[in-house]
Amino acid sequence: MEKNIKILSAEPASAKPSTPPSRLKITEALKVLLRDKDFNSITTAEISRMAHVNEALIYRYFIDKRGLLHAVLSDYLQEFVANLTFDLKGIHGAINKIQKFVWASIHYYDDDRVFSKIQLLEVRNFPGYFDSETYQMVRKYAGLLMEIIEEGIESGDIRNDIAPSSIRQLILGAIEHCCLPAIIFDHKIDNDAMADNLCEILFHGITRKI
Amino acid sequence: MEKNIKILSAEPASAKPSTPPSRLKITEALKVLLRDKDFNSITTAEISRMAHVNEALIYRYFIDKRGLLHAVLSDYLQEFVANLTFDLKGIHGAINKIQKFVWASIHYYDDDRVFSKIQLLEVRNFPGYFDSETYQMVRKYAGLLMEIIEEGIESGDIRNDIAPSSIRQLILGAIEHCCLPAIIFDHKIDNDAMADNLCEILFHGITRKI
DNA sequence: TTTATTATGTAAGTATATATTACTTATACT
DNA sequence: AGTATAAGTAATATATACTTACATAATAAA
Repeated sequence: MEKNIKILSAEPASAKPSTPPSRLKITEALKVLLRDKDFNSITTAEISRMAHVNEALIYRYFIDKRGLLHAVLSDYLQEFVANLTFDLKGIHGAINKIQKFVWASIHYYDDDRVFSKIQLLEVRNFPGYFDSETYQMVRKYAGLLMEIIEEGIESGDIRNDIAPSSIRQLILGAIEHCCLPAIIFDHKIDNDAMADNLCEILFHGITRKI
Repeated sequence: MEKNIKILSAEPASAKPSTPPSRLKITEALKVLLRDKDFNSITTAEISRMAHVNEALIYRYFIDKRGLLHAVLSDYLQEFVANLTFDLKGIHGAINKIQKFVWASIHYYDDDRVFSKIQLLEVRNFPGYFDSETYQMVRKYAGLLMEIIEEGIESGDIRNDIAPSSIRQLILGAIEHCCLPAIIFDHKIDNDAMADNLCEILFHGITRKI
């Protein structure tokens, strides 16, 4: 009993000496392999070989192969949400914030294709994912957007006759689906153009006025 | 040689006696199993048991387990695209057509959850999918929408200062992402409300006018 | 220094799944 | 009847995720 308490208190949240080096080697190895192959085609043997680590170590640090994938995604999301939260600071008005939110999201998907592949292609087919800690990070990301929308409705910048959740889902879906072809067929994204196009439709609609 | 001709000509497109009964049993069995389990968790043994068919028959009629999944999805898409094409007939104006397109898409996702699960969750993690015949059906579906958008730009109903492909991607992504929670967490969709919300944003934007 | 603990390393093995093979039986056509 | 094709099957090959049981090295506590 006392042992457990000791272990926990021995890891201050500030410094992070807790992460074992082999654990890191494993996550990095999976990232490298995911650049060229899909998750299902990557074997645990391959991961351990690439990480210069014994195969059984994967199961010491992660529940299973999928748990490892979730852990990798979780790291990405943690960083993404932290950056995005910071980037939104100091921006005034819901419209400007949404513009930034859209641009930054596209930027992140464009910037790290391993992240985008995991997030958009690899995790959703696994039912357990939506009960996972990792998925809670996605909810946090979506929550950021929701707050902005509600702020916009409050201030009168955004119409109050549409459910905020509909607006949120439309934005998130639009971002993902706009990035998807580039991720699947592996070509570059014109970040500015895509964000502008998307926001223009979002803010003013597709119908021609007058 | 003559034999092949005979075989082909012996299958008039009207009647469809060509499909071997066991092949149909297999696809139906997979559909049933997909109601409760994800594709990865379903074994070929399970499929054959459910279909009352020998396991090896799966590999006679389909390339592999994934090929079977693609075949099932292909059937769904064939029907969906055919229905949608018909449903759009007689509707005047791009705006009305888009409204119908959105409503019908949501309806189809809501109506058959096996279809939606395959389409939105199960196939995208497999790289080969995007080279498959089945994916060409998806492109056909997206093509229908693209035609409407171009018609709308032509007629002046839709703004001509945004790339049509951006509009298409936004619409498709919005539809999918709005349906996704209901599919994942298995609850009903309010088809009318969702379509109206989505189209309202799409046509007029989220900013408050005046 | 001794002891305990934790991190790491490894070999061998299990269980389960996909897919193949080689072969048999039924059906349909000429 | 005879032939070709479709349908059916058992046995097996092969690969892979995951487990077990144990060994070693480093570190920290006593």
